[in-house]
Amino acid sequence: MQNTDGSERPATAPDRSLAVPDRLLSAASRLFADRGFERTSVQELVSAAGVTKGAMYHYFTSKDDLLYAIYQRVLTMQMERLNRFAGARGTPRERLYGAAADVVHTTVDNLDDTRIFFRSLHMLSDDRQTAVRKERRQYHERFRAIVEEGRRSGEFRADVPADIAVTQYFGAVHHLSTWYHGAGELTGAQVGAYFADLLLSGLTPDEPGGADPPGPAVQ
Amino acid sequence: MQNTDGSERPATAPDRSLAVPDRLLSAASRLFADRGFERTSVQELVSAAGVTKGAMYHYFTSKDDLLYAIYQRVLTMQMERLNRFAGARGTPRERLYGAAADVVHTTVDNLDDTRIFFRSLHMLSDDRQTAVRKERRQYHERFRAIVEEGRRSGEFRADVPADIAVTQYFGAVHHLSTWYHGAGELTGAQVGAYFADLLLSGLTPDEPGGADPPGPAVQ
Amino acid sequence: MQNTDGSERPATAPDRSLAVPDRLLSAASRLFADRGFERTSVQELVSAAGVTKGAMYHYFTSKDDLLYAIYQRVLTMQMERLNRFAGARGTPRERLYGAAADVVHTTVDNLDDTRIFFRSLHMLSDDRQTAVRKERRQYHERFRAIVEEGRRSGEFRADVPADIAVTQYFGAVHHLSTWYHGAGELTGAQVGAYFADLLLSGLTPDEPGGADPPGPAVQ
Amino acid sequence: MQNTDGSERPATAPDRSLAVPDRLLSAASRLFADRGFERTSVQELVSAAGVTKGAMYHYFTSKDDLLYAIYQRVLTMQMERLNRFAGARGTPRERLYGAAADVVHTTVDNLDDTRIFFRSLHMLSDDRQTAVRKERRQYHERFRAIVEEGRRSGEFRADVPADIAVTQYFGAVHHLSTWYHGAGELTGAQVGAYFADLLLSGLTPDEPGGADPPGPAVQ
DNA sequence: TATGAATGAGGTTTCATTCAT
DNA sequence: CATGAATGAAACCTCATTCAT
Repeated sequence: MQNTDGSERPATAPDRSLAVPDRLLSAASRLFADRGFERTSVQELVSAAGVTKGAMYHYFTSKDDLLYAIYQRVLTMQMERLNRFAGARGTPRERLYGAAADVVHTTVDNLDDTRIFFRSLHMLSDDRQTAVRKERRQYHERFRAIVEEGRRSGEFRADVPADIAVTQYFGAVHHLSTWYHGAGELTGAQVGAYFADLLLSGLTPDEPGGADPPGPAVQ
Repeated sequence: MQNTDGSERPATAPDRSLAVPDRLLSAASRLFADRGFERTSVQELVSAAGVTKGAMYHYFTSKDDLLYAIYQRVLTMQMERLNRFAGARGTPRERLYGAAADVVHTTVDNLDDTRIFFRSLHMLSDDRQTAVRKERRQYHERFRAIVEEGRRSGEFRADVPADIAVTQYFGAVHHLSTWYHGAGELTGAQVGAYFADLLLSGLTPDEPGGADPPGPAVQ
Repeated sequence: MQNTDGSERPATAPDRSLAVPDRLLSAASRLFADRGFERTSVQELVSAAGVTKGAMYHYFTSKDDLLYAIYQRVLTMQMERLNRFAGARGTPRERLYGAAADVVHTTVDNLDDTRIFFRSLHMLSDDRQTAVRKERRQYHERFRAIVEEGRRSGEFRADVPADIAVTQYFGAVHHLSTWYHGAGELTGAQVGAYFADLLLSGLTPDEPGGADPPGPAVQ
Repeated sequence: MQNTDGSERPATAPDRSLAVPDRLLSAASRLFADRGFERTSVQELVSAAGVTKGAMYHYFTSKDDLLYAIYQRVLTMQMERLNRFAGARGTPRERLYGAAADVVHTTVDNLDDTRIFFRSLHMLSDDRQTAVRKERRQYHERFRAIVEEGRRSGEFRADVPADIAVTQYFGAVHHLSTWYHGAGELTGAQVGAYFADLLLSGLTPDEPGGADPPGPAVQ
């Protein structure tokens, strides 16, 4: 597990059973997460991967290209998983719960990539930033569609924009990479259950006679 | 208002009525938010501030020092506001609502700083990272204390750890800097109201007979 | 006493009873000796002297000027002392011994200045380098004159150029600043006696039947 | 041959037949001797060597590293030569003469390095200063051992500490770089003979009835 | 495929000195 | 006499990338 206090995990010997591109991706994921994209030099990268500089430039056109490969890996994986849950049978409530809990679980399992995802977007070339944003938006829309469906069916409250609820949720998920340590804590599945639970509670319409939200306490 | 699509706002003429340190902080906040800390050269910085490099190093010991000053500004401001709401009269529900809506409001008003806050923490020196984390943790604890209080009084549900709820909330707030554009959208106050509302809904105990959260739909 | 291992002596509080120029000279002597002329910034200098930068530039036109003042102090003092011994009554042998022992003694008493003298000459402006070299040469000539006198009188051997002997001697004296530590060693006067003794032994004509210098043992 | 008056020798075209590190060492030796370590910029250095800055940092980790390489070259060469003479056959007198004359000869042949050696020690990092001092001390001890040997055998006088005699000698040798011009003067071998001669004369015991060193003439 | 020496532009920082007050 | 903010040139060094082998 990674640490989130800014210190770095000890270097690990490169896994020589992997192919060169995978060794590089693996080292990049770890190093970019630990010290940031710009603090990681190509030399450190290839040393950690047990590869030479020339070899790296054989497989990746640039350091930026390596970063982008990490984004692609995350985007593809998350979209594929979301599709599984969104397309399953069940009520919107059930499907949203499944998807919401799963994204937490997989995020916890890939904390390095998540940390990189939100921290280093601005280091990509403009074209690639745009491409990533577009894919991310599609993912977001797919998720939101489940919420909209539940609103139409009356399962979810309609007085809060679906967009707000979804955005809030993914904000929280993304934020995991800032505080989740892993060791001696809740498992990814447990956190996923809590998170999904909170999401659904927030979307559940108030019972008649339920407590009204108060106005501001100050000013 | 800033944009969140990676492109940059047009350069503004430095406000010559401000003192040199303030001109620098102002330019730094804008540039670090737009192109990132490491993509902003000291030369760009001082040019944008209408100041010479030597003048900058007269007031700040390093580029890192300038970044840290931004962190301090955010931390001080947020803690001061939280204290106002936390210490006000009212039920935990009312005080939590006030604090939760306010942090969204001020976050929207200082999107540049917020974006920097979470994106560039790893660019600070180790000592300063530690200091920022510590102050941030205190802020977080202060917020959580309100939730705990409401749990003891029975206003809030006790089956979700307070820590999870608070962390989730701040994740969402922090995430604002990734998607909130400002122009032609909800105002900061409106977003704050929605966010606080969702938070309180999530913390409100289920009415007897209310819908149970479903188990996972897949797997 | 100073150390010769490259480490620095602890900072001393500036002696506020001295006039500003003297405080500066005192601090400069210490700092230039400890960390070298170029490693000492004007800011460190004025801080150590308990003076402001403006005050320094009031009395000295440049950092170079301050360095030159140290050279002048050394040159004046040494020439004045040499004149005392050279002009005294006595045989060349006696006068040379006196001057030779004295220069060692005063060198040991002013190790900082001596260290600076030989190490930082090249940091002076060209004009000043020339001036210092000229004065130094005069000093040297004055000393050599005593040797020449002794050669003419037959007290000193004539088969080694006087220049060589004198140069060798001052080389050794200058070198004191590299190895003489002061604490728990010979006093300056003792070292002076040994040095002068060796000089005179070297200049004393061989007794008839004395050992001849051997040829080279190798090659 | 170099000059010792502070002016600089004209630039020479870099010898393109040498490898890059050697070209750099060669240029560094010349420039550091002429204008001093800190007055020589890395840019000047690489220009003189006909090399780019990047190439330099490929072979040397820093400017300091380049300086240290010069120290190592001197130390290694001198120690190797001393070992040849110290381990040769012959009386202490013969071996000391050989070593003493040789160190002068090689010093004159490498005046640039010698000048750098004693002038720029304080510009090395602390660790390296310590390392150089240690090696230098070993060299010194090896030389002194010959003197001690001669004292035990009665060849050398015992009333002056061997340390003093040796230190004095090396002071003189080191000082050569301050005054020896080379052109139209004594050759290195000649100066070596004179120096060694003076050293041995100084160490030779006084004949019975020889002149006593006088007491101080003044004070 | 793979190497690693070499490039060269650009980075942050230092610092002696000036000058309005 | 003294201040200290401001200057601006120049310093050392890094690093992604290229290319001859």
